[in-house]
Amino acid sequence: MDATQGRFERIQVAPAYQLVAEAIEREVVSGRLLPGEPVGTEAELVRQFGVNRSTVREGIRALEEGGFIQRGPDRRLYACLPRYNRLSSRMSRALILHEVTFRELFSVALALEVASAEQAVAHITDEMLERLEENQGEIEAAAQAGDAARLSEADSTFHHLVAKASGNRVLLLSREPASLLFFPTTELICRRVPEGPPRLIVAHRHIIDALRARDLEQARLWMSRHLHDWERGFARAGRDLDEPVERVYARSLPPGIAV
Amino acid sequence: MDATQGRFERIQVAPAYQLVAEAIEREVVSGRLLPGEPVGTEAELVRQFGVNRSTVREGIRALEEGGFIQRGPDRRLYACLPRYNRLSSRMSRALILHEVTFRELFSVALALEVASAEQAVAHITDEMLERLEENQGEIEAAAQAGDAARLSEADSTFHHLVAKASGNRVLLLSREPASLLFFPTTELICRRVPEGPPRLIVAHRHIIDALRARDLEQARLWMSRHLHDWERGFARAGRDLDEPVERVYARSLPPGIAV
DNA sequence: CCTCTTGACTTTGTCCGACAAAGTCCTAGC
DNA sequence: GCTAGGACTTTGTCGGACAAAGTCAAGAGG
Repeated sequence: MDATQGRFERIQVAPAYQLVAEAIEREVVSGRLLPGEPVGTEAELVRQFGVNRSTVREGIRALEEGGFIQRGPDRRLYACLPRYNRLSSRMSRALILHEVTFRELFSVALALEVASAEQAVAHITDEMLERLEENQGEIEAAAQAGDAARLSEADSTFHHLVAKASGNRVLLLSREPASLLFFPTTELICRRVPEGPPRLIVAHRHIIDALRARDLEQARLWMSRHLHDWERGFARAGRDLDEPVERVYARSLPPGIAV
Repeated sequence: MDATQGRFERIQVAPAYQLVAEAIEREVVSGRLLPGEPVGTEAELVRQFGVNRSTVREGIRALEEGGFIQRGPDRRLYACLPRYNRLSSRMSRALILHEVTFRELFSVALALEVASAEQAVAHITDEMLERLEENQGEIEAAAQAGDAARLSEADSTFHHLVAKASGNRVLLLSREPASLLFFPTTELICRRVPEGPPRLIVAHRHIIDALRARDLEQARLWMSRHLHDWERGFARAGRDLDEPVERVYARSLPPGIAV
């Protein structure tokens, strides 16, 4: 089947649906289509691209999955920037599939949470401090009520807020995949280990105070302690750090895309 | 339009193409469909799901984009696990779109590369040491030849290898998005800063030696120095840490999916 | 006997037309 | 003025159709 000689490059014709997807993606990426702006109806796209509606729809599916466009409540298509959490949840799922262990999660969480705390010291604003205080209130209330799920949720939020306070979006993104799998275990620990919640509250308190005082050393120290508390609690809850993150998580992941 | 009372949940009917995609995704995720196995032809899927081919195709597009299935060279569909680098490249692109700065990248790279070195000390194998030595040879050859592109490429590989040597897949994954944007700048630096390559070679040498000697302190120290060398080199190359990662990168990213 | 061509068959990419369900918008009646 | 319809739009789905490209096996020619 080879030509007599390899004189010519193989001619590549990308499928039309891919060209459609790429064209729209370019509009979004280049900023000509701003997030929130309507992309247009399928009929319009059919007219503009001069292809069949089926073809347009296939392109739309790919873009949708890629997070470049979204359906509004009215089912219409709107441009949007690929959301972090969407990508993060995919990453988390990949981690589950590869059966990573809690030890692996822990090591990374430790490195990234401490880095978050360090950078938050330098960049935190009064508004973020305020939100951390609110969060602390929520956590104390949840602990008081003995609501482990709510406490765990708020704990996740706490760490997200600290990362956000760092002003480093790369950090915020990088920590997300591991965090999505790591922090939900707080619920489990708080259920089984009575001294979990009070220790958590104390640690958060110290972290917030350190951030307010711009005390790098304390922030680093208490975030590290807080994570090591988790490690101890995880063991006391009868779990093994070397056990793989179960598939069960796959179902209860974030409220992103179904499955 | 509201019902008289909010007694019932709104009934949600997911579109058929989504159900198709989810069903196939479940097969892959659950391991019933192993990576590399054929998913079946569109006609077969039409029969199995009892929906129209257009519907199946829309579902396929989404899965394809999600990385759960892939077209073989024969255009047929084969299952596959979402590859890290595919997700990573999407993440990297998201970072570009959000116009993160090199300073943000640097902070995260510092934290994660040092963590990689630390954990590699505990887990490195002779085989990985061997591969690092090979890589070192490649880098020295590239430097000798004055080939900045090749050198930069090999430098990326070096850091990837160290992360791999850590035995921590979460770490390997978490560092990828930032790395994809961060390390290519090495080329730029090496072009402009003559003392760049020799310093890089010395640092890598010390890191490899520290890993071989299982010397945690030295590994940490030299990885940190190496990264700070980058920082200095970046400035000496006339670039500003606070400038956003340009869109230009979006084109020359990894050889993943075309933008 | 082996190689090469050819032609039937399969599969994908694309198109056309159609229709029901659900959302939107305008209008007429109270 | 507000509400209930009704017309129109848009999406989701279906059925069928055909060209291009790949696969495979049988037959022609050495």
